[in-house]
Amino acid sequence: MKKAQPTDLKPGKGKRSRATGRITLSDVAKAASVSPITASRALRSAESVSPELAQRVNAAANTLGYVPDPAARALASARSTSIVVLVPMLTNALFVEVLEAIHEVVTSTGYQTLIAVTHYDSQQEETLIKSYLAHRPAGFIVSGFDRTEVARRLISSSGLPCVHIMEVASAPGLHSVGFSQTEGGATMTRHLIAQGRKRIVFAAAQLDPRTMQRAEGYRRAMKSAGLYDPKLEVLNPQRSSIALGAELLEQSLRYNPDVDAIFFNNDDLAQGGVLHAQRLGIKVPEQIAIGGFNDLTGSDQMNPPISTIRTPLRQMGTQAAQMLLQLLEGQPVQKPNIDLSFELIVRKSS
Amino acid sequence: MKKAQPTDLKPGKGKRSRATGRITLSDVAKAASVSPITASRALRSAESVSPELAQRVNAAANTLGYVPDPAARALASARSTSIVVLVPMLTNALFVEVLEAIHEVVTSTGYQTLIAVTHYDSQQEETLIKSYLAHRPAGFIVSGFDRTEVARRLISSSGLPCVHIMEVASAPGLHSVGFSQTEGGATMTRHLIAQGRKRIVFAAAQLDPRTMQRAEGYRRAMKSAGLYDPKLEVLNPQRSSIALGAELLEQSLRYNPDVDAIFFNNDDLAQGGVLHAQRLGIKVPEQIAIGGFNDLTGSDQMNPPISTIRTPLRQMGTQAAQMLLQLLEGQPVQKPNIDLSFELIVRKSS
DNA sequence: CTGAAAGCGCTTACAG
DNA sequence: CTGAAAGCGCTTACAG
Repeated sequence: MKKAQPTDLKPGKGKRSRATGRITLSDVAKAASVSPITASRALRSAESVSPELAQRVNAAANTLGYVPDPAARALASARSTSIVVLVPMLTNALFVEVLEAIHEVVTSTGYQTLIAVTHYDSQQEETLIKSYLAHRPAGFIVSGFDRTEVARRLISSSGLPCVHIMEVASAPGLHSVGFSQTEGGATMTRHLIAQGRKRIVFAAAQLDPRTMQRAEGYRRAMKSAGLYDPKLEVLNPQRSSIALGAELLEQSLRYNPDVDAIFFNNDDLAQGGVLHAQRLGIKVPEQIAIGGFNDLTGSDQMNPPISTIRTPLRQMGTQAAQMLLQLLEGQPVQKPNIDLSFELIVRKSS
Repeated sequence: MKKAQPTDLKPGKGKRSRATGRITLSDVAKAASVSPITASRALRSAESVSPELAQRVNAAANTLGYVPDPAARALASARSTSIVVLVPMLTNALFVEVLEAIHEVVTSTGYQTLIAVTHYDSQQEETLIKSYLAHRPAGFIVSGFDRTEVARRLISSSGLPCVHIMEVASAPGLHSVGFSQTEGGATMTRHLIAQGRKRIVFAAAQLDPRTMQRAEGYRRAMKSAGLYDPKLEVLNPQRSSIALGAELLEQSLRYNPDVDAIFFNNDDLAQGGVLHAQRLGIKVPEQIAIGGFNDLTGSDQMNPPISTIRTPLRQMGTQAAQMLLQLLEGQPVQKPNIDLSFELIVRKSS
């Protein structure tokens, strides 16, 4: 098959003071009888290396069990293989799904994800970007467009590719994969209106930019149906949860005794709402119709199952990661801003 | 306040071919009029550096806005600042909670978490360990003790500190933070028995090692009460979910028409069970008592709220991370194996 | 307690 | 298409 390896490859030869025993690129190069530079090129992607040499190098690397050192690579090239993903929160099932999808494609291509949790705090986000920049990441995936001017500049002046998720835009030079939160909000509202509901409460938590975009969609739909009433907006800055959904239902009833539908801005809230309605003996949808958002786990299992807007969470993660990877490989991105849209799922709660 | 900085600090001086413009340790050293080595030591933790110099160096670093290069540091020291966390799955809320806690303490001390998802697959875990080892991580946090001999050896021969979570043991040299899954399983079973239940089903998904430990606890408790019957074990290898809980309830009824209690091995299953019982018109707990495990979000919001075993998820993450950090700093760990225990939460479902 | 020298393992220009 | 030289930014021994 192949000639015996030169025996002087074994580590420990010579008396280097800090021998690590690691198999290095030079070991591979020697085994393949080429220079380290050629080996480096062959291993990275045969970028102008003769096929024959490339093959010899790869074979040598395999038999030696060579694994490149990310630190050395990062230092020499001023670029690591880690991708920073900025998400607002891990406790929201929403982001876990997106992250999981990103993580899968990123790791399967030899990159790593560095997760940075902003806690919906712009200042914290700024600090995180700054500190992660020191790691010379390969690129960024960030949630939404809402950030400080400084944060924006930190990213752009780094020259690193950056893909936005959760929302879409179409400015030149921008990369994004998402859907229209506003349209999503409007769609659910219109659905409830179409069911003959008139006193439709918009119940929301967190009040982050995307929530407020859905609120905007709600407002438009209500206004154009002549049903808008500011009293119908039940907004709570606490973080979204099933328990808070119950509370929001109570508040909705208190402020609007005539409420006949509630559009919860996230499915965990809607689930809490349905469960609490049951406790209060309120019939869903007969007395109050309920709509949710994101089609999170469990919504289809509630009694009644919850109508919702199914958002392309996993897809968004996958495509954003793929787009970033293309950018990293210098490949052309045919569609830099992808609107994945969403789907209205009508179940028994409305 | 302080003397003007020497003006020759500005980057771009000289004609280095690959000037990065980055502020380096030498810049700091020059500004503080010390050697780079001293600056390095002062910055890392004043390890034998005179207080005066240490302060001068730190001041210089601050005014220059110096941020150490992790890649260079990793290369020179053969150790990075990233901590590999091996978890089975991200879709289980369980691990997200633990991860979040780990992530918080790890990042707040200047380390990073590298999340590796094993998908409950030992082979995949082995591969992941191998590839992450190339990143020269600072240490490991791994879930449970169940892994291949190769995986075990990869970790131990790396010489890197490793803390186990989810379970506890007490072998010498071992580090773990967890609780007894077996005892947890037994405790919930005993509780149901104490309520006068006799035909208690153990309904489980995934069937991973920890699930089977809970099963073991269940068996012991049932046997010592003279109630054990293998037919009462409803085991399903699919992954845990609310939807699967509904299915397991059906199966439990089918195989055991006389069932009077179901101990679901994870709260998402229990939630699905409660919801489905309602659909079937089965009264909980009158006809069937239901118990869960882990006290996940939402269990207290169900109708009826679910009795469960509250496990110290966040605490486990926090303490494991802290222990690993102590190990990394060479500090003594007073208690290398911590049993955090668990708590029986009795609610209306039992 | 402090420093001059060497090296970690790779890649970037620059030549041929 | 291939290689010799230099360098990325830090830290490790080794001296003083």
